[in-house]
Amino acid sequence: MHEKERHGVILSAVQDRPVVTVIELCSLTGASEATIRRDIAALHVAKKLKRVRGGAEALAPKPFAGLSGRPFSVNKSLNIAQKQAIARAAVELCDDGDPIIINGGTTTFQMVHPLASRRCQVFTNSFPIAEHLLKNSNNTVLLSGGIIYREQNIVLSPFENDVTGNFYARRMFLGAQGVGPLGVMEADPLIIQAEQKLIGQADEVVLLVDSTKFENRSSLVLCPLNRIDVLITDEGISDRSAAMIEAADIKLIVAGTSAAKEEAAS
Amino acid sequence: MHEKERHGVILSAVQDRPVVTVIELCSLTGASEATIRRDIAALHVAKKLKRVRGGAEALAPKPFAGLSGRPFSVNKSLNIAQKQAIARAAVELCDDGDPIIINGGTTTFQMVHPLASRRCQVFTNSFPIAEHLLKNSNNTVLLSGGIIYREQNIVLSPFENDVTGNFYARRMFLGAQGVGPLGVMEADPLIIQAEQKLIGQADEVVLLVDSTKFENRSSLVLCPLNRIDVLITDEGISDRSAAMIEAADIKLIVAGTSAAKEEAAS
DNA sequence: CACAAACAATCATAAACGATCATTGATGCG
DNA sequence: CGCATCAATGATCGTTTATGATTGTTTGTG
Repeated sequence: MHEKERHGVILSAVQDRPVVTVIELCSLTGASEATIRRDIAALHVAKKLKRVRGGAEALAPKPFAGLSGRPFSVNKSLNIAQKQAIARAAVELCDDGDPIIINGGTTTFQMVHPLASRRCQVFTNSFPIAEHLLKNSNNTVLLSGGIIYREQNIVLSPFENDVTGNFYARRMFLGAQGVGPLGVMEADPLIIQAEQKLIGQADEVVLLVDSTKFENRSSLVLCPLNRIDVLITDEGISDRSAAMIEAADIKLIVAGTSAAKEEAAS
Repeated sequence: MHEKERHGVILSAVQDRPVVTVIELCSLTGASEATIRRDIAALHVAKKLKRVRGGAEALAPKPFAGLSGRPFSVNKSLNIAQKQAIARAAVELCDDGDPIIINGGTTTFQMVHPLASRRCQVFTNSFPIAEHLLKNSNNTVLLSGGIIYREQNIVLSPFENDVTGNFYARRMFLGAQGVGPLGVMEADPLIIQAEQKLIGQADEVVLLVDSTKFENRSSLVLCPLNRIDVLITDEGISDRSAAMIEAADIKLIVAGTSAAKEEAAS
């Protein structure tokens, strides 16, 4: 990844959160701490952000937590590095120009940062994702129409005839509440409804879940495992879970945070 | 491949992506690194692109521009007091619970402030309006689906079957570039397209224009005057324009700014 | 004060670069 | 036709630059 791209990713991440640590930016960019520090220093003298101990913060912190604040903030502190590594691996599947669908969620939201240096056609039902990509990237952004649900931060149409059916993508990315032998599970019926509108609009369905999700259970099943083509998780996945994924004929990608690149080569 | 062709390819690639590496351009053109470097150097002195280590980048890459800022900031400083008075008068037409449609625009955007204390169902095609209402009010917000156009800050679907047809409101509010005997005029074809999708989805069409708009002319006519039910403007409206509005059987509301009265006197 | 995290400084490595030279192909001239 | 010339390109080599690892220092924190 080149300097300019990293700078884009860093600025994107800084916009997202009041303060971003050097470690987080490492897992987001794949670069070393030294490089990230140098980048932050450069962006600091360029007055693009403020350098603080531990990382960087936005120049003009948003006064209102408002939209992107609440439902995310609780979840965000947990497993941030893993989620970002997973999100980066997901974006690496995409080429410039690809049409992709990103379903709303905290893990999928992290894709916006590596996407900052891309030029894809992104269809999403997530207002925060659309907002962030608009403000911090040059991707083409398409948004589904309908009511904006504040809790879930998604846009959902109660009608059949929305634009969703007109967009067909190469890949669809989605998160989940849990993954088990029964399939992909979610906690909220609204999210199920939103996801089911989008599944089927892409050649390949890519599931983004950190390894803790293999222990979760939920009452609502979104779809069986065989509906998933690719699953991206972190290094914490157990052998048993990995075997389950392989058995379902799903391509498994384990996203390493940074140091484990040689492992992946073997 | 000749020099000119390569230059075309390089410029095209640079436009498409924030940064293009020398290696990428090699595989793109079939030329060697040395040649590509020479090309980049030539295009650099010709001010066609910017040379950076590793490759080249666009000359004026839109610096990560905020969304709600750009197209508005130029317009916002003008006639702010009038626009706010007009917007306030428009919101006063609405009761809590009313379903209303707000078309994107600088004047209609001002409606978000008085709407902050309301509880309406707001359908809009304007991303900034939706964003602001979500963050600063408790209104129900519905957004049309489609591509988000950055320049106009509107969401527009190229398809017939979007959710717009499913929403029927009591009033629709829209601004305009100009108003004359021929009808309501706009400057941008995209805006025309967006507005025409919405007109007809409401019992009453309310036009918000400050008094200077009666002098403006534009090449694109949105609709004839008799399509408008209510027109809200400021005290600067001339008697002749007022007569024209009355003649078209439009209810005319003149929004007075208590503070702006002295300004007008000066 | 002790400890850990974050940082700055340094150095080795690999990539990118600039300059130079060789090759190719086209053109012009004897 | 043969030869010289020139422009454009590709290749090579030494130099510069960016990056990542290592080490020691600083800065918070309990």
